[in-house]
Amino acid sequence: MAQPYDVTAVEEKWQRRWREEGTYEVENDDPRPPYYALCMYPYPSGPAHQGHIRNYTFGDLVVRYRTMHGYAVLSPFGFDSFGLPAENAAIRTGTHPRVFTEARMAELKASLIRLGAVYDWRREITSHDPVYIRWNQVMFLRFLEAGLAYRAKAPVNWCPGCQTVLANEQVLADGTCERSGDLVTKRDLEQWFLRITSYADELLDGLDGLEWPDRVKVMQRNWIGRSEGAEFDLPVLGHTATDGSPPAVRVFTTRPDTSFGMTFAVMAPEHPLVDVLTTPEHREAVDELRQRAAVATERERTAAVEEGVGYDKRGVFTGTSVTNPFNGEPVPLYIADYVLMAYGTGAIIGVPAEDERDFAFAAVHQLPVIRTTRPPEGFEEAGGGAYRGDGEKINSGFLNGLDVPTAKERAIEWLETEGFGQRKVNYRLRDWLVSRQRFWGCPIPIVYCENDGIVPVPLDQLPVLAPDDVEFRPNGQSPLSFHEGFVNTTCPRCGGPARRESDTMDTFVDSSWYFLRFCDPFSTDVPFDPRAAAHWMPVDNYIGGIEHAILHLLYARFFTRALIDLGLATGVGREPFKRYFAQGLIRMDGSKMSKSRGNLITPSAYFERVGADALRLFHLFVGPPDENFDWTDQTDEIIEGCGRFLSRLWRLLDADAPTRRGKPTERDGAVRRATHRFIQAVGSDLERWSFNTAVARCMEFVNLLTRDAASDDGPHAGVTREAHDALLLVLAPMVPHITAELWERAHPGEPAVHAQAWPPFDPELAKEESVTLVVQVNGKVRDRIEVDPAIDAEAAERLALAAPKVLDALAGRPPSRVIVRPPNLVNVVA
RNA sequence: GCCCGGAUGGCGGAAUCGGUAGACGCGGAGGCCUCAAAAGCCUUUGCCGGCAACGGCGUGCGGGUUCGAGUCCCGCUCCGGGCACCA
Repeated sequence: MAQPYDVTAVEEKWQRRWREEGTYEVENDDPRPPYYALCMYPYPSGPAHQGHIRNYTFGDLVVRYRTMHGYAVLSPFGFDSFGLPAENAAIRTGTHPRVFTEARMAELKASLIRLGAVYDWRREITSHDPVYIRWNQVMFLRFLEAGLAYRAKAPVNWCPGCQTVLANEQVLADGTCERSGDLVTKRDLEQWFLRITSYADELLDGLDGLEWPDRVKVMQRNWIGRSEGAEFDLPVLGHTATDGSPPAVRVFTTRPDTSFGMTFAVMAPEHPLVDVLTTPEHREAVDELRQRAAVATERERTAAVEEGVGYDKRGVFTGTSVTNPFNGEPVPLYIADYVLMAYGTGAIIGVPAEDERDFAFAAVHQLPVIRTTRPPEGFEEAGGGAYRGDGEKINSGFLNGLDVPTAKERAIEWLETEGFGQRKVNYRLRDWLVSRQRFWGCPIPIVYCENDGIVPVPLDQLPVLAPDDVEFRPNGQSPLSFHEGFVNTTCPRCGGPARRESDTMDTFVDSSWYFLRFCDPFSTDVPFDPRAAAHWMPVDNYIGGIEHAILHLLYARFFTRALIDLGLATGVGREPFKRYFAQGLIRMDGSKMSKSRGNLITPSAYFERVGADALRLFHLFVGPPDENFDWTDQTDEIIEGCGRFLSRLWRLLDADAPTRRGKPTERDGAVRRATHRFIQAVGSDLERWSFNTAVARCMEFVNLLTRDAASDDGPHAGVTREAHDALLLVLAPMVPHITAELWERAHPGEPAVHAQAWPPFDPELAKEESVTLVVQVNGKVRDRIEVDPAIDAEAAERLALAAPKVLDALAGRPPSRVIVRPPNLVNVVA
């Protein structure tokens, strides 16, 4: 499109200047108040796509806006540079992941510079940097020392063809391996875990004070999944343990108040007592179910439910009975795959009257149903089934007559007094499995010695780095595991032969503390100076995609707390991200725009055709920043429209300066008032992240000034200068290049527009001079009258009742009521 | 299944506290400029009826509260997202 200025030349000029002058570099001892603006550091996938552009446009706006408000703004950038795509590319092309990754980083960085986004590049960090790896490993060892890291068996997806563990994402919907096509099974393997569960309560409570979108808080709460209830023993009938006491099956329930309604009990197929408690005549059926459950993937189990595979096939009797401690009654003990070993105790009480799954199970196995809560009137007639609501306790011995919450409390007290069990809180949240059988990640700094077992690599031998002379084979195995030079080592303790851990850490570990390193990426003796971290943290504005709403944000919250508790981040607040903004995603034809879907519209063509400012303006203007938007046939036209707006802006401000001086006319007054209203409105829009309306106001204001410039007696010099300056200052965070250039032309020799203070507005001038009083009759608009904003109720009513259109509508009837809301509205009720 | 969002002109969206529905932009229509085109500028543009003044209808659907509802309440429909046997 034809533009009145050389867009590319102007944009490159300012990009060079910001970079060369280090305009957005900040020191840790900067006397201005600190402000930390951060976009989630990206995985380097190549040149920026529209999602990046959107993200960094918002981030850059915040950086420049806060700087103009007098803050020292920390605006760092880095790369989440470890990860699977680079490894897959290595297998495909033979290129080392480092070479591949660094090429992608350079591309993304070039796009950002071309966008005009500004950072303190001295602080750039990458997760594959040996310095970063070293501190990652130091932290892992500190976690280990403190008992926050441990090694345990975990059921993992195992592909017999590839002889390796697969991530859940690598298992197809039909339960086969995406690479070999073999049926994936479950296997218990030794893996490394971080003990995030010991922070479960704190992670839950901390959410309350955060300025995060509610839906993200809700997602985190559900993910942590705290449930309060009781754990207690069901003594087994007819069995005696080696110490002479009867063995017991321990169960967890959130509804101890329903215990009198227990008519059976169920253990998970993987429960350790299954072997002991299965009688010979039931062994065959039990073994069959256990085998089926062992082979089944999570997906298959879920699919079974969806396809309506009945509970008859999913549960079998063990032949053994257990005693209900509440009434001493024996109930049959089953195993069933709907009970999960990983949650609670792996065993439950079966209360069909108050739980849908138990109800369905009881129906199939012809087990009795005993109600312990009286359902509301008409419940049985409406279909009956399990009733989970509140009501009077019945058939429940000492709990009869109580309501559910009280009965729950009483039941727990009883269990504790009688010694059967106690109050217990359970979480859905599991410990964080951080082992990955991959090459392109941070090596876990551990050695396995025949004599000494698990031995941490001594600090002076860190970082443990993966060797470069590795072979990438398309068999799913990490090249580290068969690299003899890496794996074979000596024990740091006894000097004997030992094997190195060949697993690497989940890349979410890298991203769990990078924001702390950004505060001080310069220190060499500590991961970061805690004083620098305490100065900048918490992040004042964290911007990133909603896809990280659970895992990354939860892990980072956990890690920050753990680092504080380990003494590595003394003085830092426990919540790393004070405010989190989840930007909406860009979709095309109904699905997310992404490289893997092949529906990418790259920004580079727009940089050339309309420029970075127009593309930025488009992303700000097209809709609310937290909502998704669809890239359609029309999108290009909207981007062109944003370019047209910038052309109009250029022509308006680049025209000969007005020369009329002296006493301002009425119209001059109107322009001045509009200017101050404009400053006020855009400021409040930007504060509440309403970027699209902020842009709309700028367009409105340009339209107004264009009309004024074309008026008969010409614009007033002083009034115009004030309006033009306000326009440039307000637009500076949104479209930085054109505003910098126009400001320089209007104010040669003065500091750049981005070094100026955000313009103040005069509240007196920003007030409306007159407002439209809407006059309604019976709620329908009949007239509009321009009135003084300070009009009182009496005067407003008098004006309204005198309006001819009101008299017409009333047709002589007296009004029965008049609602007056000065200065906006009078409603006459006839 | 449960939990969260959302639905407003031909399109993206605005309406911040229950008080003028449709700001701003895109697209469309008409005009100016031009030999012509591009660019630019001006007018107009929710729907229906009417030459017009004007009138009626209108924020996914059905009810309700209110002087007044896009906004609040109840019951649905559809779309998007999260979790998914968590006892």
